[in-house]
Amino acid sequence: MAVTDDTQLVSEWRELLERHARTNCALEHALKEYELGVSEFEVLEQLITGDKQEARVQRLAELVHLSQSALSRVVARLEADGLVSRGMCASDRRGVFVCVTPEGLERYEAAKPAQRAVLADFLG
Amino acid sequence: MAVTDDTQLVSEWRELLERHARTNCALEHALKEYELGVSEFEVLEQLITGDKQEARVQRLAELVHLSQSALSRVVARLEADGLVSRGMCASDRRGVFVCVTPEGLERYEAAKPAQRAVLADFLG
DNA sequence: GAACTATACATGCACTTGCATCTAATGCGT
DNA sequence: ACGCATTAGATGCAAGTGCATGTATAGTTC
Repeated sequence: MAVTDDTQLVSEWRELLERHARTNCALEHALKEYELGVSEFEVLEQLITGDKQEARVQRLAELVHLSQSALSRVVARLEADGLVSRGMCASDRRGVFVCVTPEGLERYEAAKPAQRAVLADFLG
Repeated sequence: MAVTDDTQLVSEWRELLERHARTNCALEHALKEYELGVSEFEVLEQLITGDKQEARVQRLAELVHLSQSALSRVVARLEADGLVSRGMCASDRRGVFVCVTPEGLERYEAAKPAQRAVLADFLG
């Protein structure tokens, strides 16, 4: 029946919203201790757990669900903080390779336990 | 084992992020047709499906997972659009009752099918 | 190889959000 | 009744985001 499906969908969506909001908010506060935003952490994680510890801006944008412009700025902030470096791509000089620096790896590893603790608290 | 739990948690979180991002983005675009933002729609829905078609600002803030200040501005936008009205609360003159207007109800009902369609597409 | 289209990333701008704070009203203790 | 902490909501401000656009490079067609 249509009505039942409707309320079912809505409550599923609300639950998703609630889990997202609570977890995201808690992550924000937890990561603030390490001077990292949620997006910054996600980008570092994608870079570090990726195959080559480097990636193109556009690829990162897809992975962390941000627009290309937003990701460009996240990378700019991370670079200003010395956590990643931007290098040009030899094969395609329009492209930019984003690489984690040792400081970036260090900061990520420092923050990771707190991030995981929040996930453990709010999920599962 | 710690490692297994960790990757389990992380993939659960990523899945939640992906579902949220995709659905939210689709909702934004769908609701734009009706000149409504996602937050505006949620506030209208909470007001309309609530018991009394009116609510205090703070209560709405909890319901839609926004800060009190953000919700105050959502209500201001809705009021400027003629979709809700703000009335003072007789028993506690600090409080504000937010009420849906006929236009608000109309706009909500107009947008609802599109919103539900997005939910059906991206959830369940 | 010159002109045109498409792609990768950066940036100006508008908008939404949260935090800190402000104002007004309430309640509590004396 | 008076002061003082508390609460409801509004607002200044800084930060992050998306859209539209800009700039540079790549590829494509003739």
